[in-house]
Amino acid sequence: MKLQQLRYIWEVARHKLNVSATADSLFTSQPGISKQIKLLEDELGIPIFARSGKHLTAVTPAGKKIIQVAGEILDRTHDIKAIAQEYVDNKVGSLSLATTHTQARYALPAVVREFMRLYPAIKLNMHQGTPMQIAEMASRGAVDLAIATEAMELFDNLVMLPCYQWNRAVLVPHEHPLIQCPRLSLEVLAKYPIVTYVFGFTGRSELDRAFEQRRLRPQLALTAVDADVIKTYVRLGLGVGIVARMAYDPVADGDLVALDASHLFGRSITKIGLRRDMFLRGFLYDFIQLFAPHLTRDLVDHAMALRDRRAVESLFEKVPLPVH
Amino acid sequence: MKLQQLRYIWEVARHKLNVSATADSLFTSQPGISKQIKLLEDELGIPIFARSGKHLTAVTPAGKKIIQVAGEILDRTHDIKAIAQEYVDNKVGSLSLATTHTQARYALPAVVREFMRLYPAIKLNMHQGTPMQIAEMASRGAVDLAIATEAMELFDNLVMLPCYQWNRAVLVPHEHPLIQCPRLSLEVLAKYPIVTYVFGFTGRSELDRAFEQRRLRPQLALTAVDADVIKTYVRLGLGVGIVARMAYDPVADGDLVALDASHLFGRSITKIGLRRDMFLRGFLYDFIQLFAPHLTRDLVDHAMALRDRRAVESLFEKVPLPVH
DNA sequence: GTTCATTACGGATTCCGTAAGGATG
DNA sequence: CATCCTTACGGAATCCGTAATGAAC
Repeated sequence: MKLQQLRYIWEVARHKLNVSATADSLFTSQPGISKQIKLLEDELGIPIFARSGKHLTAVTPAGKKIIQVAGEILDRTHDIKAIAQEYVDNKVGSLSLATTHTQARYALPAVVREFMRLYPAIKLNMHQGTPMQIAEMASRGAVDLAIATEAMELFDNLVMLPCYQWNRAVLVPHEHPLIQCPRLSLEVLAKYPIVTYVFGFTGRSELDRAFEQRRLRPQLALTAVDADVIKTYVRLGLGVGIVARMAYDPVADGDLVALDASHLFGRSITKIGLRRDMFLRGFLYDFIQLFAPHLTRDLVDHAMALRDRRAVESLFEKVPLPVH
Repeated sequence: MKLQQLRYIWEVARHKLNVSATADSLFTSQPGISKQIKLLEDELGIPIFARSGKHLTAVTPAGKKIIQVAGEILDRTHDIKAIAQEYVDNKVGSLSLATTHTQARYALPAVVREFMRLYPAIKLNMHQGTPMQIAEMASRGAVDLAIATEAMELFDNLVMLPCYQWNRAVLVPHEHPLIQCPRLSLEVLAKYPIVTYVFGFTGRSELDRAFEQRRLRPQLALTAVDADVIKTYVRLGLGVGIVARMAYDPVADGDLVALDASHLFGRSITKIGLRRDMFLRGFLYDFIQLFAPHLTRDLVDHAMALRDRRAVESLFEKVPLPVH
């Protein structure tokens, strides 16, 4: 049994049983992978993949379990490399993170600036994607950490650290009638066409829930992935924008008026997702604490040591979260 | 990074940094190990072992962490092999266990007989040793499971499953004055020389605790590792024997009288120790349940999934244990 | 007919054992 | 001086890539 063989079966499973595609992504030859997989199967005495003729068609039951364990082994080899790097020089290395537009555009710039000042020799790799993609990347180990408000709970091997809570602002042009409205309500809001995030992004589920509870069906004039697009169409008069409050910049968005909407919607919580049991290099703790000051090294370690999600949640029940 | 390299550093650490001895135990050449370790160190960029001249003198701090993770990786490779074997044929394979004299002699024979009947094709490997050795073997993965009453709690990576509780019997020859004693007490017992287990064996700590609480210092005429030796010297009149009740056989030991002592000493609990997260083959569940009927597959799985020892203990608080 | 995995084969690399070298205690 | 690790080196095994083969959709 060799680590490469484990990596191969893991990657082939990830690539939907397409060995050729796997070979491309690993920059090696397709027969090489086939060979190694077969060698592993011979050594173990069982097929890991089911074949029909010369196509891989399924993962055998044994294969499922083996691939899962293989994934854990590969995670640990990453840990070994991280541990080594940490001791070679804890000021160099790389930090890769995946996040959404909202975080990258509004929440992270200040953190990244400060982090780069503290650790000029750490290479930062940021990846933008959908919450689903982001969580998957962290789960798979393609990035060190994920930052998002949604979808993180879908991956069992991610530990979620709550970072801050936030609510929404309603954006309208200056001359809009809503500005005269004495107290904003969902009922009033629902009379106007809405411009907001697409489903699955930036706390959109919280928004749907609020309207649903009042049996309101607002008309969605446009849904977008990011606040910049939303603001653009609010300016065009397409509808009333509902965005994360942090997405409103009083200076740059001076032509728009932001009305607080925190009494209308439940708060959303942005979280950091970390692969359970991963080794955290020193600067990663620092990055996390820059982003969420209450997440001290001790608290993070404590959360990572807990096995199930509910235990982590109850750990954070008593911890006050910053509001953005 | 290769699995062999991880195995080498792990084994060298286990062999007190003696590469030659490690090579012998792995049936390979000493320069081969040295070479691979050096290659790994070069790849990682840090020394794992500290050297003075040409001797390995210590494990570096980074090395400590790396070796620990390497151990976890090697455990998982065993899991993969076990998973494969289970699917090849869940009736063949091997079950290795380590246990003490008391268990092997009195508690296990019936279980082993029944297990061999159920699984004639499973090779049983039993190892006898001190509780400390036993626990260490399970912790290291040298055996699948450990059965003992003591020392198991010293290894963090062992999950302890309580199997049964038991107490002690006082053994005396037929003509002994204690037989006339209306109600046995520690004070009376302490007047006679005692023959019992050596420290660290078969619930000896529970025995010491009981005497200690009453401020009694009984004279220990002989301490032995097993009940057979104890009984031999009780027969010779060296002193009064205190053994696990199950060690008294009314037929074979008809020349001795067993006085119940369960009101004198706290009960001891014999446990099965399993490496946390290890893959359990089907027959292992069956073996466990033969030994301790309340340990169903579900209950074992549940206990193995828990992270810390206290959680496991509280899981079993409500479970009634058989009394032997 | 295209996609895709297996088999065959040759070159390069890696691995492993023996033998010699040098440091430690 | 006995023990022990490192270096050097040669043979064996392994790995990897190209090319050819054959099955599946």
